[in-house]
Amino acid sequence: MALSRDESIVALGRASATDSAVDTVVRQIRELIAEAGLKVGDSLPTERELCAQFNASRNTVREAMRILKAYGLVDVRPKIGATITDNRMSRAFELFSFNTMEVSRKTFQDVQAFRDLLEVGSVEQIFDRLKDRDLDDLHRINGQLAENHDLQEASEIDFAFHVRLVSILDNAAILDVYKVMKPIILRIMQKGKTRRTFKTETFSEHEDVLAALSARDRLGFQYRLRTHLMTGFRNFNDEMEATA
Amino acid sequence: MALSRDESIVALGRASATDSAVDTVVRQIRELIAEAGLKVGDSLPTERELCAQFNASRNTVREAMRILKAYGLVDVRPKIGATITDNRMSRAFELFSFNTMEVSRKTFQDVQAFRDLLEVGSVEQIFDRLKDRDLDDLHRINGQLAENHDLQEASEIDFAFHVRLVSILDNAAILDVYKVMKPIILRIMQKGKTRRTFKTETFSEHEDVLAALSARDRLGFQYRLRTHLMTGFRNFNDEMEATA
DNA sequence: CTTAGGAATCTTGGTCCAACAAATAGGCGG
DNA sequence: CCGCCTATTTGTTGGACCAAGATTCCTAAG
Repeated sequence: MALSRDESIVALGRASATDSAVDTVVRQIRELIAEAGLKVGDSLPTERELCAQFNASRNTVREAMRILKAYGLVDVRPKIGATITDNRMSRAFELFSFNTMEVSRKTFQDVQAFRDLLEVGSVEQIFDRLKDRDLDDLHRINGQLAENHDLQEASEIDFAFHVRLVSILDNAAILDVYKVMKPIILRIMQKGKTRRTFKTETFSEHEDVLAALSARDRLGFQYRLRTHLMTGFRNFNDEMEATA
Repeated sequence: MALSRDESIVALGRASATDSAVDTVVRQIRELIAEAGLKVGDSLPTERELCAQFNASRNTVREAMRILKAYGLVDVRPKIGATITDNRMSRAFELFSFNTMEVSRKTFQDVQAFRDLLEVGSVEQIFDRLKDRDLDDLHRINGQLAENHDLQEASEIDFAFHVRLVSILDNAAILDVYKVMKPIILRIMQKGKTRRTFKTETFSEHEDVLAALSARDRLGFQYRLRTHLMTGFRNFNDEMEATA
């Protein structure tokens, strides 16, 4: 299988032999931001100044700015110029809003396996760090699930429950990754479910997980959480086949 | 403070009164993909054909393509043209590799804990999927570690070894995350080590892990891999304190 | 006659330039 | 204080050239 070209070079900001002029300018602008210590809200030089500074044509600079805009790092407005922003998280979510291309089934499977690894696999660390406050929050969030919500709201609460669970790990890297996968996870949660499903099945599955958590029952926690995750994904798979 | 303009219009593909020409072309290309039912691997028309089709200048089309490239939806190669891809997941994770700013000690700890979870925690799935070919590759990669390399090369090989290990899971999402963490992992690997350390200690620790893997010894695998990871991080911590 | 090799040509993305349009910040005058 | 004007800046266009991969076509060997 032929791998697609590694475009992440741009993202990682390292110089490369295969750098195009646009890639170079992207890197130079990022270096400029870093060296000048520019923060969110600060302004970048005008396009023409960047042209002169980096010895590139205006089109090249503009294409570089398009990339930075797409990554949610700058916000360009006519006459105002470019200012530093940080919309990376919302950009990450938007990536999957493209109705253009359906997210592949393999992607869903991978994400679900990832969730299993993160949530079920981290049982030792979760129990090590578990505080009463965590249990209170989780109960409170799950309580909202029993109220009346539409499908979108219910899945958001379901997601919030799992985020809160993962947050027990107190690991920013893991939490960020989990949040980035949110759009995919939401779709997994919604497929094959009704408002009623969330209020009854999902709610009680969560309660079972919390009971095991409260009782410091590691095996029970793992079993119930894994079962819960598999149940959701089974619904998802049924729906995928039905619509296929 | 003024809110930044809502660029997500582009992502959601709805026409808007404030659409720029580039936004319009992005939407048109997306509609083209949807209507023509183009799948991953299919080719898009050439830039010049898109110009004629959408009645836009070439620069405008190019800026639109830059956006689609940044979103990981198309892959453009000179003389070949643009082909449909779907690297949205890895793009989403890459968004957060823009953290060139100084990495805090907490970040290193989090990443190391993440690695432990990914590599040690996935033992069941690894053993389920393990093929002879995986072991061959791992031995070959580790063999390179025994050769003479400078610190940078050695850490790259060390990283390649762990990537190959994780790749056994056949999970693109996990692999993407692991690759995004590469810069940080490399720094963890390099701290407190010498060229000699890689050739001797790291090499033999890897060999121990592979021996357990070959013997299908799950507990031994977990123990040795975890020990290996902790050893590396202990070096890292010592160095951090020494330089602090 | 067939065909493999290579040379000439065509195509295509990458870059640059110049010009104009549109929008607005900031100054000027009332 | 308010409204108009202008200079500046981004947005867009069309055209040009380049480098290199793809294609075509010719040639020469078999």
